[in-house]
Amino acid sequence: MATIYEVSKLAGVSLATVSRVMNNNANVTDVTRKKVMSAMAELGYRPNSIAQSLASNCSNSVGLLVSELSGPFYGPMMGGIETVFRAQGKHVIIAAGHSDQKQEEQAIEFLISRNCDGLILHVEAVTDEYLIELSKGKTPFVVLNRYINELADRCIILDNVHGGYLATKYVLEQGHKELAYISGPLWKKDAQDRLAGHKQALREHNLDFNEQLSYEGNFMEDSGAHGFTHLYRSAHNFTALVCANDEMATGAMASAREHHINMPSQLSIIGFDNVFFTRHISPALSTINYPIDDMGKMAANWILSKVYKKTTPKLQTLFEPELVIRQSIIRHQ
Amino acid sequence: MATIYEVSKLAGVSLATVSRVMNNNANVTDVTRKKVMSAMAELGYRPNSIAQSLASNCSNSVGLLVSELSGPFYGPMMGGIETVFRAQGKHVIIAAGHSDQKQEEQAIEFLISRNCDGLILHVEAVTDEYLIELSKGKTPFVVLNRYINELADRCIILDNVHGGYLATKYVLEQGHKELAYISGPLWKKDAQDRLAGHKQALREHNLDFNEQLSYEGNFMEDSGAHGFTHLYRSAHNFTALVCANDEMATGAMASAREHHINMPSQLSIIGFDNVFFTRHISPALSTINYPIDDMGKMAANWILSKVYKKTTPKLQTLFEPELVIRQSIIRHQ
DNA sequence: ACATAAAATGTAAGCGCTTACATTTATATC
DNA sequence: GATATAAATGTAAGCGCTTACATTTTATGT
Repeated sequence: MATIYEVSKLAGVSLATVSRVMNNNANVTDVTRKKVMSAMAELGYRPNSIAQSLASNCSNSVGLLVSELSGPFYGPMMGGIETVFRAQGKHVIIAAGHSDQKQEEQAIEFLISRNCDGLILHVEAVTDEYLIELSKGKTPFVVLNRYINELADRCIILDNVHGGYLATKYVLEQGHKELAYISGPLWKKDAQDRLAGHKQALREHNLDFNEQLSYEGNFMEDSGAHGFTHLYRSAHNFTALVCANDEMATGAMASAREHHINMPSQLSIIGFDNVFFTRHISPALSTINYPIDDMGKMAANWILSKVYKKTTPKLQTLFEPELVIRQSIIRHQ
Repeated sequence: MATIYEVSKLAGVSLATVSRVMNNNANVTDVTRKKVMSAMAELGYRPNSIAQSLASNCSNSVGLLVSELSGPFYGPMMGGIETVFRAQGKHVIIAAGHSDQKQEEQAIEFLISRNCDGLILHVEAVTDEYLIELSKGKTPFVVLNRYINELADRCIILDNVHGGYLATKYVLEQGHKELAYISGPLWKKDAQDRLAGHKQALREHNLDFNEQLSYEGNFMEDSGAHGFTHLYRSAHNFTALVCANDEMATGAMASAREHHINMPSQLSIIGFDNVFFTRHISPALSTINYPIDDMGKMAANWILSKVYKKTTPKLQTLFEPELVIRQSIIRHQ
């Protein structure tokens, strides 16, 4: 591999000049620039980015930590992020935390020791305190999908309360009066918020939230199935089921089907996230859209702006959910 | 950030010694090792991996190029790969090629200029010749899901012929005699192979492949829907539909439903890949399992073995598909 | 044409490590 | 205890760049 030195010799200029044309900042005559460029071309020169990083103290890489590399939620997020960065010549180093505190902390350590210029964190298990402490370090980071008061300006989140509200409001507007609810794990902020939105919608329709008609799941498919079974056993009389995410809605639907309940005629159901397979299941699941790809892009732009001082589209931290109407909810008279 | 120099001063030893304990290769007395270790701990020292890379000419990073970061197929693959690498302290730099020749080539360039020690390539648009040429360069790579004769030992593939055979054989064994087939784009090797397997199974059952009952799709959902409509219009008399992947099967099912065809009672259907949402759709889709996560892990192991000279589980390039029976195929008498 | 300021280029010192080689220290042999 | 040998440690060069500063060239004004 040719080095900058060989280029400079071939072009008959100094190292510094070659470096200058590479980073095309400084003032270089057109004629010398040409000379250098053609020398580069002739040698098939490619700058060694490691050396660049060491000398400039900037690795041009950003770390991305997600819970899982697979799954319907993270794919679009990563896609959005990669698109933004590659257009800017930054690369993304990826790690998975598996929703485990130890693993998440290790991954962050790993990414930092890899000299990432910035981090995009989608973490669930790590404590707020840890992140606040981390924010005092020298590696800037942005947090996706989690709100921490002290770090508010770097938390990119969805308005979950409003999303929860929209879902339930729609169900109520379709004439349902007896709603069951399967929540996420209530130690998670987003689960709390979605539930809060649900309650708010109920209140507006002068309905009370009924503990008997609710179940605390864990955002995974199985818990949706368990939740449905539990609710079905303890109280038959609900006509609609609101789930705090699509996975649990899917599980609930499977379970309902096992109980020979027809959907949507006997039971209406709504999810949350608008994960891509919601339109494949039948009946196609009505849900709340979570613009996770846009939020990923915004996170990338945040880094671009704060770390690399690039001008970017206006930064935004709060995103709005939207109702997606499909076939799983029908009018109840 | 503390440097190796400060550690060496605190520990009262030379740079080289500190380096030695870091790379714990050379012979260092236990007592000096202790001294160095505690100095490191005291300073909260973390090696600068960029400097390590420059000095050692090894970046400990491997490039991963996939078509898309999202989608049901790549997630598990990336997950498998990341798991293997992080356990070894290697990191993965990720890029997406979007099945576009230019973008794929650019991404490869990018990854190489990023000093990746090795590459895992899942490319579709780039030519065989390009890859053969690339193999003469100094960055080793392994190819996932694509077979190139000249590069046979570094192509990790599924036995698609056998997979196609298994799917059709199963359908035939269920008593179906009139099968329709929706293939992938036939310029792709895997699409050809799956079709070849299909034909082989037909032959064994003394049935002819009927051009009228086949349609060339493009592996995307829409083409499955178009395919079904086309087949349905031109020939009503098939009782089972074999699709070259799950996406197209899903599209075909949606289209069939629009034509008020009940599945599986009126039409049996089988897919290929065992993408995770196949069990969510109804009827749950019978399909052929594609162990893409294991294949990803194998690719990672290939790199570990060839590039980093680590001992790994035995390398394997050919993976076997397996029939996954669900509800979308019923017995035809 | 000459002094002066501005622009272009060159020089050389790092960035934080690894590693070949040199030197010192410990261990074994007689 | 002197010598040969092996083990531990130190010295210093260099990995391929960037960049402050020094120097040379060019443009500007009179």
